[in-house]
Amino acid sequence: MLLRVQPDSRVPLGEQIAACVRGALADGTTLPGERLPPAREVAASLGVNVHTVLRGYQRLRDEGLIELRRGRGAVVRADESTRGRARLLTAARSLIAEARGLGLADEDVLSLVRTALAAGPAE
Amino acid sequence: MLLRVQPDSRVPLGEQIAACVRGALADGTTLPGERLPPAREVAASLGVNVHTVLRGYQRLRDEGLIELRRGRGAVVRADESTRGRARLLTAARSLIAEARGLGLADEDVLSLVRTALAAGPAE
DNA sequence: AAATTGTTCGCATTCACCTAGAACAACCTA
DNA sequence: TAGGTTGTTCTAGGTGAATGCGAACAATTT
Repeated sequence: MLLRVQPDSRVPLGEQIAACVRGALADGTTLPGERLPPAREVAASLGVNVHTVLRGYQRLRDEGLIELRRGRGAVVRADESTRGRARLLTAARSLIAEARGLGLADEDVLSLVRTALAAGPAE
Repeated sequence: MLLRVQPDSRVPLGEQIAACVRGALADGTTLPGERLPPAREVAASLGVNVHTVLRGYQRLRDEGLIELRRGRGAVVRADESTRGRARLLTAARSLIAEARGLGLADEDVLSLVRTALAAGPAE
């Protein structure tokens, strides 16, 4: 399980950690039943506070993706993986179809996405 | 032009206002050449500070959707592609939000779009 | 000229996020 | 049972973005 973090990002660190796990879940890197590394370990590895990691874990628990239990750690629960990625790809194809319908070239689509990316998180 | 805002949302007020305009532009409620209500007026109407409204307007200007000029106000760009561009920006932001929720970095989003572009026509 | 409207200052306040340390409770293993 | 592991809870403080507030300013319209 590869956990990366960008301290200068506008996205909260806890959310970034949660997003990493979601991603690993989405692409099959992490499977149901698998155990996430202990929060203290992740914290030391990322140079981040334990509470921050746990906040990310608790967020995943609230989303129903993992279970948290004292002494046992964080265990992946549901199988949300392929569905999320499928949603994402569908959204991407829809975006592209709409762009082509407006006569935009591929480069135009990419630069549009770049613009929206630079604008920051919408929610 | 209907502008609504949810003060308790985590989404910044300025961004909420910008999103309202994008939506109105996307669904044809607001047309190119049309003038947005003055910032002071919107501020009073929503119970929000003028600067907050202007921050939303300036964001739209940065996205190329409107023009801002002193004394004249905020005008939707007469460019024919403005409306489509608003739709695309909305779709792109939705895609990006979903991608971030799955833990994808900016570069990942771009390469995803590149992949989908290379995949050819959607239908 | 006067009113309108966006622009740019500076400053204060609020709040989410992060860090830090400590004690505690549930769980596992030897 | 004893001890280590791991999440939970508590208090406390620091930082930065978002927002509010007031004022002066510049371009445009009427």
